[in-house]
Amino acid sequence: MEKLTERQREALEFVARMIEERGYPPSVRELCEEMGISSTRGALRHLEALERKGYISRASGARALRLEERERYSKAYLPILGEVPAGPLRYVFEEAEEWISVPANWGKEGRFILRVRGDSMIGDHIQEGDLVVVDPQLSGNQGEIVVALVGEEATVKRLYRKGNEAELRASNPAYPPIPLKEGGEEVRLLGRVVALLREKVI
Amino acid sequence: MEKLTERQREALEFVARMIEERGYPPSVRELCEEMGISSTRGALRHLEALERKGYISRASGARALRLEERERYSKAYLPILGEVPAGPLRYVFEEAEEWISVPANWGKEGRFILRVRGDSMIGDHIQEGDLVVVDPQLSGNQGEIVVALVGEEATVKRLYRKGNEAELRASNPAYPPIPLKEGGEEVRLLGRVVALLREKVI
DNA sequence: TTGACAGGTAAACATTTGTTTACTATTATA
DNA sequence: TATAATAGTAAACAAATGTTTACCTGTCAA
Repeated sequence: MEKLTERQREALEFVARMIEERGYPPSVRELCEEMGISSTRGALRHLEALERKGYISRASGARALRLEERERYSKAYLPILGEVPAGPLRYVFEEAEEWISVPANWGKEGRFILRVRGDSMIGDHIQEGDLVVVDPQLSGNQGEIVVALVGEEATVKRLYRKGNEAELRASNPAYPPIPLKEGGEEVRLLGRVVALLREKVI
Repeated sequence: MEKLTERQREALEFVARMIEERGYPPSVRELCEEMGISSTRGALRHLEALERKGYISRASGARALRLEERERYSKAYLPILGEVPAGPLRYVFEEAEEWISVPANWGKEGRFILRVRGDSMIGDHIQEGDLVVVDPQLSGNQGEIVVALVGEEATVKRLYRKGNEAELRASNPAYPPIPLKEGGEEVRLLGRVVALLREKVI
């Protein structure tokens, strides 16, 4: 895809923002005002360039603009992480293969989704295959359901504290608690489970 | 939500389709042509009605139409029914007060969402407050989790058949099975539970 | 140095588009 | 039956909008 100049990118972002937030595209004169251009000719040139380079398509008529590469990101989309995020959480999103739409108010900055493996949290009615929405947090409160990286594996557990000590407890008694910040394996808290999706109820 | 007349619904569907497929809203005259109306006044009346009833919002300017939030991405929005649908399921949608976005592939025609009350399906890890997505069906297969109207109350249960007889079973042994099509209360099948949302994991 | 290109100003123009006025017919409803 | 709401026709009008012409200013690579 042919590269855009800085001004052209500004124009594209404005068009995309208006469609996303307002629901319909801007007029040429609205684009003028946004970009501080006094003549419609200047703004029209940007639209022509965007069309020529394949970023938008235009038809005759008012506001007849359409984004070609539909990058209308919705805040209600979250990534499903196939691999457990090993590096900094910042790069999680670029590696995500699958995205899923969720109720709009679930979609906060930085959140992601993990698929639950195993039945260690069956006591809290979180079963194998469920998708849990994770809100990234470096620490957790007493009793919260969290996602932690134990060794190289992500696991969903409840967090319990006792003085300076803390541990992760399954709600299935078949699994032993995992001590936090103790001599054992390295444990890193990824975040808190805030919601859940079950794709197939059988 | 106030009901639409048939013509108003036609108009709304055209507006939504143009935004969805073409990327920007239709002009009044395009709406005229679509609906076979010779005067712009006639089409404008429909838009005014849609705005008054809260289905769209309008601003000054060409094609300045926007679908209200619940109408956007219509395929991925489902209504949460506060009251149990007593009448024909067809009218369920116009009475719904609350709508929620769901993963796009969950949003099939006619589906709706019910909030689970009680713990009768706790054995299947469906707990109080969970939102179940219901696919309307008049009959169900052996062992499926269904929603049925027992008397005036909607209930989530598993459907079991034995020859000509059938019954609804809770997965919590504390609840007795409910016979279907027997001398007891009238039971009507609303549909099958296909997915689940848990808004708050505590 | 020159030419291509992005970016811009200014003004006029053509068209689309929304809005309004006035009047008629149909349908649902109290 | 009376009344309101809905639906429509026709025509004119005002505003918004896209398009075009003509000319200017930089930047950058051949």
